[in-house]
Amino acid sequence: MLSNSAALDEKDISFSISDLAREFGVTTRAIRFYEDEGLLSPGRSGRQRVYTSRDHVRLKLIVRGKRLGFSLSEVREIIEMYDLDSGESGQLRYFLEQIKKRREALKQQRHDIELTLDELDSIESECKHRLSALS
Amino acid sequence: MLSNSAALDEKDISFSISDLAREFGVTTRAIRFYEDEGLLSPGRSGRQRVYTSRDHVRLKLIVRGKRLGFSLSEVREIIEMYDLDSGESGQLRYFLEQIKKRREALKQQRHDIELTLDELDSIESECKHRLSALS
DNA sequence: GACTTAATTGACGTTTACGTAAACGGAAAC
DNA sequence: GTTTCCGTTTACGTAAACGTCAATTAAGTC
Repeated sequence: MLSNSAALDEKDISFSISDLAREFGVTTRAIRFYEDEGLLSPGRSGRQRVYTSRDHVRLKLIVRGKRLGFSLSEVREIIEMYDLDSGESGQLRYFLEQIKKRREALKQQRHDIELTLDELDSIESECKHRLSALS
Repeated sequence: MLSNSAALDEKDISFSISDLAREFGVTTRAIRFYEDEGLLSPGRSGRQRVYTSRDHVRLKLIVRGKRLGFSLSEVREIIEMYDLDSGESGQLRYFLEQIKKRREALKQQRHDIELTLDELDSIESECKHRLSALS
């Protein structure tokens, strides 16, 4: 079964702390900090941290969340949505609520971005207009 | 001249600090802080601050920028783009550079938002699927 | 096996963006 | 005329998110 062995392979990928730091453009200090905050949970080989592909995914979510201006605790909430370990219906309904709120916030952000992009456009053309008037 | 008098009217609108606080959902403390940081520059009537429509616009930019996760100094940079007081060509070229960078960053953010929204969609449907399996 | 290099741990420092408390000033309501 | 409400000023406090530094250790390299 090819796909199965490929899946196994993927699970077996591991990363050092500097691998991750390089790939995502964050410092090792930050990565350890995220661990302190419970966002990452690497294994150990001796004293050295060994990160799995699960950590890799989580770190990707962290940096993306940061780019969107989310705090680490907001990022934590988002990450927790990805681990749907609970099958209880109350929990599931709660999650659906959270998802709804996140989506609304993200759409607000997207709207803010559109507004800002439009304004940048008009500032830019004003700028270019003045430039051409100078020559 | 109707349009002219309308323009004059607009310029004459003024706001108290609590007007602005209510409208934008920020504290008066925050508004004074923005003034300390040079982002707002209200007039005075005795000791009391009087905000013009210019301050109103700026505060709108500030809260929008905050929603997008920008720091106050980033917001300052954006605001400065709006006051094109300099007509020098070097300055104008510099502004065009800044505008380009901002636009790239905003587009990256928008992309991050699309990714996250898509993922929320699939988490949601997984969630709903499990819910229906419970009943 | 000395040297260098990468990683860890712990502790303290720093910046940003306000919050909070105290003490005071005017003005409006009763 | 005093209570009440805004607003102001000054100053100290604080939470978040790391940075920085020092001491230690482990792992390769020559």
